Amino acid sequence: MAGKPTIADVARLAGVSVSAVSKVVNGRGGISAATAERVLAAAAKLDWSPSATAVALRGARTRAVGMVAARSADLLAADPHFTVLISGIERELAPVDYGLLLHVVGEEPGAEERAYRRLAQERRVDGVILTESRIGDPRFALLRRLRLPAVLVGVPWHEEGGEAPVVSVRAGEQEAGIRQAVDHLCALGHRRLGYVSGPEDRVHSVFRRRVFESALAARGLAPAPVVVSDFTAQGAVAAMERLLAPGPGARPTAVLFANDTMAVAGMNAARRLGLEVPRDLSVVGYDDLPLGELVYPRLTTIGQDLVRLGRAAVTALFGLLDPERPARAPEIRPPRLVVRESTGPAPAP
Amino acid sequence: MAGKPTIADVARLAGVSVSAVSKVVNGRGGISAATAERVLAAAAKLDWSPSATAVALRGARTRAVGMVAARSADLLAADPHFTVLISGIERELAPVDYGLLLHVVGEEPGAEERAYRRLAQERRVDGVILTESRIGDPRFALLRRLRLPAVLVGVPWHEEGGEAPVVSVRAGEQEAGIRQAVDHLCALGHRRLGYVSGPEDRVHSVFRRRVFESALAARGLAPAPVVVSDFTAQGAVAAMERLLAPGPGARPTAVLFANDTMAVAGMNAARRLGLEVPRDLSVVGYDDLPLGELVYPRLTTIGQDLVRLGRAAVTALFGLLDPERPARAPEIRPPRLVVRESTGPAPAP
DNA sequence: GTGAAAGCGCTAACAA
DNA sequence: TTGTTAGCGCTTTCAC
Repeated sequence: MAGKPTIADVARLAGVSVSAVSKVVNGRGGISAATAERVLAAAAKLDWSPSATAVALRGARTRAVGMVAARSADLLAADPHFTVLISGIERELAPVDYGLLLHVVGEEPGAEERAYRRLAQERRVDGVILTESRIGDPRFALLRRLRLPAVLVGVPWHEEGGEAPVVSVRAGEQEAGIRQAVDHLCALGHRRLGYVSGPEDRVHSVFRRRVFESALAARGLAPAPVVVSDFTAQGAVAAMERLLAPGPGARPTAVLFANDTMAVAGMNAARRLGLEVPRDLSVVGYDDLPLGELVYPRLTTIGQDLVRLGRAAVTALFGLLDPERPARAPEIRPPRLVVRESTGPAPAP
Repeated sequence: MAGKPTIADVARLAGVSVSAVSKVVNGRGGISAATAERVLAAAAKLDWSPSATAVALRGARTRAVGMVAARSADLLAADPHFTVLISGIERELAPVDYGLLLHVVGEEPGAEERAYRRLAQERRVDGVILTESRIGDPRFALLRRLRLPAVLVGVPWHEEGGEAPVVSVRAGEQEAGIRQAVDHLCALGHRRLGYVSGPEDRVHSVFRRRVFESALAARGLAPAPVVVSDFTAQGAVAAMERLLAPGPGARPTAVLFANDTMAVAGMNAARRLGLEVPRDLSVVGYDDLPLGELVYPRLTTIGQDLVRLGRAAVTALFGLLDPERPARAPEIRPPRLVVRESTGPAPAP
């Protein structure tokens, strides 16, 4: 037994055949209690568990799911969205002894596709979880061609409905957070709201902007200035400068941001422009990252149930892999407004 | 060819034997150019690459590296340390077609050990990368027992030298950042420096505190108040309240924190206590996360070369797996002070 | 209740 | 230059 122990070593130690060992560890009955005990003891003594590779080769199940993050290191660090989602995913994966194979590929063109191809062609994973769907997302077609089961977390794009199973908040509830935020600001007397959106090729980013606009319309407020940014802090600063610049129409007294990172950066940009938050300007973020509680003033933001989303994605993926299994997905709380300190009464005109 | 294509399908399509295909894709010569071309064409046509599982079973190499994060989702999200390290690791892994198998296990006792056991016993990975070594870290013994190659990123504990290869800044250069910070504060006239440390069971946390204390001693400054915290924002707030409470001896005019998250939280705690940063109090963080540029005032902090550390860890691990291979690790920049806005002249006494 | 043997997809010796 | 074949560690019929 020079290297790692194999099933044969266990069988020998227990004085039984390999198939007996296999049956015991897989609980496939037909083995006497006494034999089973001897086998278990031998396995424990040798610190043996079935080799995942051998099992995968045999059964075509790798017991791993894949995830590809097409982002630079900096962006990844600045936006813990991924991290939180992953910890939700792991929560569901770990108990059933599945692993998560992660690929961070940066943004070079082609890198993402290569990553998925490898995952599929080398049969390293049973399926993948996608986030941040893009408009006309090429990944759906790619994964279908690769025959790699996939689940999308988040808001699907209409035209892509049915391309991949989608895990998200119950239909119609996704809008709740932004509506609450608009209500909250209106109640505080704000009438001119600005919005800093994420890139227009991201589905959730377009979705949030539209919800904002329709919430405004529902309250009979004038269409607000919307600035499209790129989810980064620098983008938010530039967006703020444009929103607050003296121009046609009055300056907004409150600004919503499509994520917390931008909101925090925007808050400080405002401060550098001589405005105090929330006295002169109210600010609302999106995601409810820990960051929001750290800053001064603490950030009012829209909280998402990211951990639960991650868990639901795994459940859905398992359902795809094994249609027999009853997939009871965890309930996902709709986004809701978390009021902290960065919003306050509208300044007197 | 109902399911995914195999090497046999490719061989059949190219009209050659399976071993010919194997030789071609592995570049093992002894194949005519014409045949090679036919094989490649067939492989491309079928979108085939060798199954990672089969290769692993054959060669004992899984082409995957493991990492276990024993942290709650919140802590993980609040401290992007891991995320950045991972993106460095991936940078090195991707080109050689290795995967990263991640396990986020939370902090329940035993969960971490189980994760490593599974990684080893199921032979899912060729080796693991460790971070955040603890004093008397049980993982070294565990991994040795499991015969799982491991590399530690960061500062090793003396007694554990040699237990696992360590990747870190060149010896003696690790101290640079904190020394620079102390010098910087002294130059600004500060004489009473406080320090908020991380938990005392973390090696890097103890290391940083000691460097701070010896830097103070080297400058002939009185031993400063040190408060031990837990790396979280809440901990930092409590620490701040203790440091700034009126008590024996004068209040510090500057405080160093063992990470950026605590520094930002501490900065805002100070503000709530009526102090303005940097006018009344200077603050220095550690890590140089993107967060530091977002907040107001922007955080002066000690930057670490985390991406490079991740890359070096992979190189070192590969060296362990294959002693033949010349492992030329990337040069890692020592920590250095990044001066921004949260430090300023000491207030007049 | 238990064991022998045939593969899963691939690589590397060995033959041709 | 090319093809044949024996495993890698496991699960699963199918005999006993």
